[in-house]
Amino acid sequence: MESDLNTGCRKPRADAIRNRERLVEAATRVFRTGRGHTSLEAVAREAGVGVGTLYRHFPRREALFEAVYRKEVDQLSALAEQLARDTAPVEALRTWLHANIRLAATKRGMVEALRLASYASDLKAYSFERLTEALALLLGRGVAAGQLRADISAEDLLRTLVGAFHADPRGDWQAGALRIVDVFVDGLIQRETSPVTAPGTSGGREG
Amino acid sequence: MESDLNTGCRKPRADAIRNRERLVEAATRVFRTGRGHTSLEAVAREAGVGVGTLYRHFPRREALFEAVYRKEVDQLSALAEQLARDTAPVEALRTWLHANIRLAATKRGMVEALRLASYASDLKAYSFERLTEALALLLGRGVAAGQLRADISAEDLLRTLVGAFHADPRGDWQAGALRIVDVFVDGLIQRETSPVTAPGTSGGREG
DNA sequence: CATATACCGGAGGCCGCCTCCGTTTCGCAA
DNA sequence: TTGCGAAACGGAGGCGGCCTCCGGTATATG
Repeated sequence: MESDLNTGCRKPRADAIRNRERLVEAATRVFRTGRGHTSLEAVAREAGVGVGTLYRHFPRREALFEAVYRKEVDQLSALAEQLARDTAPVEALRTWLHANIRLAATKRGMVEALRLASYASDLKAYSFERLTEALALLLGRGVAAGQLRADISAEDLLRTLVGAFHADPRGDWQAGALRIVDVFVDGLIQRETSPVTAPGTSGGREG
Repeated sequence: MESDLNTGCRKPRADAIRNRERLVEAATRVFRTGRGHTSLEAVAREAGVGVGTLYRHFPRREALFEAVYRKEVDQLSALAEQLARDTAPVEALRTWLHANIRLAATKRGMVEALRLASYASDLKAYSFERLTEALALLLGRGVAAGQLRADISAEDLLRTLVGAFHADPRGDWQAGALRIVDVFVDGLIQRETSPVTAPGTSGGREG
């Protein structure tokens, strides 16, 4: 399901490990940066290896997608733990959500570049679980500190954000998403005058 | 914004009109039928014209997408009016929603085949307005006849359906969507013993 | 150090995209 | 009806990306 390497008993060669790492890094860079359509050969070039190497490590294009995506998700997960240790609750949450937007940008780039429209939703389960976990950690901290309202679940928040990311795939997309995240975080902050029991006509539900 | 033809004063040539029509029809067929990746040359072949003709009529791939999409939306709009005249309210609504699923399938096929992931949402405004109009017509008829519940707006219903269409892009997708539509229509039907305030556990909603 | 073997990397076949231009068809006017 | 010029046709061909295949290379192990 991943790449080769470790097919037998022998210790994998050093250059194989190195090249695989380089490819994943290059792909992340290219797909986060590159506008529109980018070729796999561009990824190989960016990594400084031949295309044959790319295709041996990632026989199907999905494999490359998967590797990059998993790495980003894992990094996000680790970032949450680090922020939970080192940063004040609200600021930690805001920072982590901002980092999330980068993941969305990478994913969007890859889906476009690799023409994976149909495959894209496959890894949702994996990432959604892990990211919910991470978000719950940060959210719970703020709630425990009395700084965030308690009636928002991590799952709902994440789902809403994903929806926001799917908004308008052009122009100032990331800036807009960042603004929305900030509005969300501000709204989450527990204030003294809290009109929690406001009836249904609350949020602005514009088309 | 569309194709050429009618660039000046002279009447457009018959074969130009004919070929354009053929291309749109062929594209609709190919993208509704074809699994996965399909080439524009396949569309030209299916239409029985050369690729040059295709590219003259639709200089950008978006133009072809737009033509097919507009035609389908217009047909749906006309279908609603016809159903409103000729068919009983509930059945009319059900039939029209089923036809809607075909539109979604076509759109999905084109997005995949033409790699239009980013462009796809551009025509949403146009289609959403017209389809909302059409749906409101059918919905209003059922409400006026006392056969459908009145507290569901066409806009909300359409949005929900669009969401359902975005569900799982594999396998028995259309069959599942059709089932969901039927559940919706059944739920909309005004019954004598109307447990309107009953909580969510109503119909058999198997996965 | 020698060797088996896992790995590298690019040449090349294939295919789809899109353009360009010689050929054909058609609308219009006489 | 006929002739003409513009408009449209359509496919050959250049370009570039996808993916494979195999001769050459580097390295883990005895």
